[in-house]
Amino acid sequence: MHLVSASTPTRPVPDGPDARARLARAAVEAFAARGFHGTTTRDISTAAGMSPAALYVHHRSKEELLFELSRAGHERVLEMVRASVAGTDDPVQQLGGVVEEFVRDHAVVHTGARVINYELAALSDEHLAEIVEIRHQIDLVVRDVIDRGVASGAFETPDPHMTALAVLSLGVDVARWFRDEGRWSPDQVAAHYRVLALRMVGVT
Amino acid sequence: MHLVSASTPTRPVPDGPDARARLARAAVEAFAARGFHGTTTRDISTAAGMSPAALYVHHRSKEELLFELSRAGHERVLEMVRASVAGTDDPVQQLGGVVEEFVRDHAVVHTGARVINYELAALSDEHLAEIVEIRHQIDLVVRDVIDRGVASGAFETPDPHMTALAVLSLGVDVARWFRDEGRWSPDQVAAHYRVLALRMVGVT
DNA sequence: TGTGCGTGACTAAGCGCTTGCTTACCATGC
DNA sequence: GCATGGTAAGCAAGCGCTTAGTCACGCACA
Repeated sequence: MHLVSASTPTRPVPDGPDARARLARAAVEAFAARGFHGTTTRDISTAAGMSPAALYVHHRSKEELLFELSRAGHERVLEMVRASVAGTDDPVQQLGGVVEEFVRDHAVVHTGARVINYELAALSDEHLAEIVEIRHQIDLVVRDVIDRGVASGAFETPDPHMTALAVLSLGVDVARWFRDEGRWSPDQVAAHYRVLALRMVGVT
Repeated sequence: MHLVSASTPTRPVPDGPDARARLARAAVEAFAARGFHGTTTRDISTAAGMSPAALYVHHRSKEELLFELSRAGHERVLEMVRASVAGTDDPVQQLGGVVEEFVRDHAVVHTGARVINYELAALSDEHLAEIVEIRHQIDLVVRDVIDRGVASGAFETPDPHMTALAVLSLGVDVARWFRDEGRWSPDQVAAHYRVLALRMVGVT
């Protein structure tokens, strides 16, 4: 991570302009390791090098902190997915490319992706609705690619909608099982999953 | 669910021989909805129609209750998977069959499957190790089917081990997104996923 | 140039409540 | 007559979050 700046020499460690970023990183690590309810505000603030009360200078509540992490993460993924398909008009290249990027990302930032995908139940109804809408937009991008591939005859699948869901599902679940110390690099997994996804739509 | 028996007429509701089952069902529902740490022992015992202390008549701790649910669920899946591949020697039929059963099961009992797959971090080290071993056995069954399919020439895949992981991953994630009120029945999802899995190993 | 003062980031202390679990006791049936 | 399965009450610890106050800094103005 490149979030730690050199900062001013007059204020060595405790506070500074990167305090929010330190809190965010500490929260992601803790939420991913122990879940939202298994993480205390003291866990987060201590890991960020602050007192418990400092968390409330930057965030209204523990839930709002989770929401902000979740929204930022989802928006980043949505932009990534949209940018990926914008590179070409060929559904085969689009599906292959978006799967490869999506999977690589979920492997590289698997800690953050775990929080984003598996802590949704801890959000308030209003916040959850906002996140669900972004997820729907991500869904639409992949569904559109597969629909156009089927229409052009490049793809063949009995239920394009379910296949789109399955492709995304495959990518999301990478965040659950991927380990940094495992035998495969994010690039290796991404390349393999590109082939798998294309086979799922009948491209051989 | 068929866990509620007619029971004895002398003891209408509160206790009886099915108290353990009532606790188990209440715990699964609660753990799936709010997570292990988001669930209180009072949530569980109240939903089971008992006082908080009654939970400790049947279980040593909240964590042990989760472990027992998790172990029973994992052993059930392992037996199901083993029985499924035992029906034939043809890798194509074996993989298609085991995926279909695995996926249908994860859709039907998605609540229980969610607890089993997403609450592992709440287990103690010793208990987690026991669960990981069962999961490894499940992994081995699918990996063996794919290895034999590749050896016989029926399957083609660049990395059989990663493909086995991906096939199981696809099935596990069904528990995350499946909804009872959704547009697809467990049978429909299972049938579609059978096709997807076979395509992933090059069967067209 | 110096100074008073508002502002933003932070802490020490702690409040009120909830948590997992225990204790002491009670009822029923083999 | 005692194991089994239950309850009421409550304990110690931990929880999210608040309060009151400290401190460094930037800046208008005498």
